[in-house]
Amino acid sequence: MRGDSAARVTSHDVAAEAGVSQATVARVFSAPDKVALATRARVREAAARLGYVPNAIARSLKSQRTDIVGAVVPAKSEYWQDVLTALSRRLAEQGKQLLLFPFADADHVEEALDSVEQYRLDGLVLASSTIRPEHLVRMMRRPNLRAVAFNQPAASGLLPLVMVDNEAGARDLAEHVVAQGIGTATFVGTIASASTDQIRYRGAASALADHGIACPYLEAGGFSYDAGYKAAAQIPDGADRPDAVMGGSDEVALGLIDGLRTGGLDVPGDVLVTGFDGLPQASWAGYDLTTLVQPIEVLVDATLAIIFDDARDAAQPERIVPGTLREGKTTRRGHG
Amino acid sequence: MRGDSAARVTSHDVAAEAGVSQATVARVFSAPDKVALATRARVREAAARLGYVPNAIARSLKSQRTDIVGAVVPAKSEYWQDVLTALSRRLAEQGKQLLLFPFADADHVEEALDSVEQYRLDGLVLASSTIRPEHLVRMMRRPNLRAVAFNQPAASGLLPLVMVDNEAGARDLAEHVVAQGIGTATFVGTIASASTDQIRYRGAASALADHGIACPYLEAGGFSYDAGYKAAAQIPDGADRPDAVMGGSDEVALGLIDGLRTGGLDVPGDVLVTGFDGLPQASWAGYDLTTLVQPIEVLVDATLAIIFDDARDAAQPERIVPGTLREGKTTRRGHG
DNA sequence: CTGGGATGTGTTTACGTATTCACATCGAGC
DNA sequence: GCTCGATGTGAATACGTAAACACATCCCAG
Repeated sequence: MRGDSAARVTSHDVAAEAGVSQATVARVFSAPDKVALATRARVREAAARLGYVPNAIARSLKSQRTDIVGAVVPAKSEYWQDVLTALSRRLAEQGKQLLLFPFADADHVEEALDSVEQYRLDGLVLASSTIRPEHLVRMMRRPNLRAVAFNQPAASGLLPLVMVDNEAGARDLAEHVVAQGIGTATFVGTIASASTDQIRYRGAASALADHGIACPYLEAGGFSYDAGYKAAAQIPDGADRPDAVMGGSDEVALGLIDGLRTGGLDVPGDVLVTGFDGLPQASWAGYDLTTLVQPIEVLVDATLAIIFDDARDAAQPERIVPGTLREGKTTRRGHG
Repeated sequence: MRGDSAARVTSHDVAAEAGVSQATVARVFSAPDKVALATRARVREAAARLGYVPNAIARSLKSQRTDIVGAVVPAKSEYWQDVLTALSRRLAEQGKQLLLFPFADADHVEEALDSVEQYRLDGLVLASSTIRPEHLVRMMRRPNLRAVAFNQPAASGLLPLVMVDNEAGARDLAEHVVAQGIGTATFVGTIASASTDQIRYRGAASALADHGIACPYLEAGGFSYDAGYKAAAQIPDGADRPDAVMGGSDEVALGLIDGLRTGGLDVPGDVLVTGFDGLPQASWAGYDLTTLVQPIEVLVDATLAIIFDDARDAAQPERIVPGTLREGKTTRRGHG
């Protein structure tokens, strides 16, 4: 019930208090079974009395393990926030922590990686398809650092990779809208240069082509609601209006819905809309968006498995996990 | 253009390569002005040749500064995710990092704090009003650790505190709906035991009372959309239906809107709705929620100022920042 | 020409822990 | 009674850096 000791308490202090050596104190906190029960109790008691807390920094320096995983992610994004939430929760369960390296835009990735290298992290999650291959290469084969690319198709062959099956997911969504009887469609992508965007478009376009439906591409210019909202104005109206609009991400799709509705259209009455990701907001009753739900927990687990599994010499693993179609009312035609 | 060196490169290696002492190498990377220009260049060159990167762990051990700020936050929450985004961005600008200590529920705060103590953080942000006072006390006067309570009224007097003016904000919202000509109102809180919830209710109820309007309290039981959605069913309908429903947070308010609409009511036609926080989603055209926008950037800056300002002996600062009323269409009565 | 503040660099030590090595003790087996 | 393995503990060292201190050099004011 003290703990208010102003000065820093070290394992040496505890050792003195308990009448043992510093080595024994260290063992009590890192390998308790190597210490006799009686000694252990005495040390624990002394530690409590002094308010001793092991110093993780010193531990890391000596043991070459930080128990910290880093994540390089875009600063603003619903999707990534959800991923980070899941990731940090899982790590916390294992007594590990998450260190965040957010970047505002692709030009700032460089700085983030500079910081990353200074901390000797146990692992690194490289998120966002806006991280350029040159950056990925830089993180390859860093000694003692397991880097994993998360949902970033461009990393294939460079780094271990975990992602949802973007192409199959987009196909599923396309097949679904085709089944609703549409005759025309438009794909509103996020950022054309993003590898996920390209793959999703490819999946959707090829599935639609199988049914003889063309699928023009429109770029929203961002991953955000706002980008989707503005893009809605670009969608042709009148005779050229597509029967379905496929958003490159949920955020874009939600913006599209509101943009289309603001423009006087009915969703799904006049236009069907689909998304991609399975954000919580997509399930909100006001939208009830048809989307492809990413199994975030599975993806996160796969990522951590790669980072912490001892099979360090295994060939670059590549885990591609299927998503799940979520059927909402944005693709439910009112003719029922 | 190497950097692929398998072994760990230290400042000693660089020193040998450049023909200087380890101290000089260290100075080049931490206090360059103390090294002659020519030497500096030679060391930089050698470092680049060997792929040397300073070890932040060792640096921290020696300098007693980690350049890392921790944040203890609830694992799931839109609001806190927004705060963290702002926080980590600001920190990154200063070359500092954010270490996350998420907790699933109040019972797990203890474990999170255990982890916190091991890392010798430069500062700590204690977020969420569900952190109990006993936990706050524990973080008081930890040597070399500046802890700040963020939006957590209960911390008043215990820790430095930064928060939006919850009471005034709630009053503003109440005054606003009164001005729309309502005669009855209900407050749907998040979790009754949360200090922010109590203060917001107090502000709203007292302002309404000034106009002779009673304000029953209803507890949603959570901070989430789902909690709000379900709570909507509890709101009396028919003759007892309130003219306005004030949500304890934006997430709850958004759920309320959808819940009320699902129940066949029109918002704002039949019921006005307000929120609190100013989430991005509140501005989405599908909702356009009237809410109190928290100046998150200002709050974050104030928090970091307390952590990093040298006036360590100043009395417990208490920064209460006013929010801004955002007038959306959820309180715009259709009689115009 | 000399003394003294700048300036630049090397030597040394300390940060707090984990781990290796050595050593002492003890109980069991022949 | 002696050896051998197991068990528990202490002494010593290393992790990679920053900073205090000492020292050499140089330039300029007197």
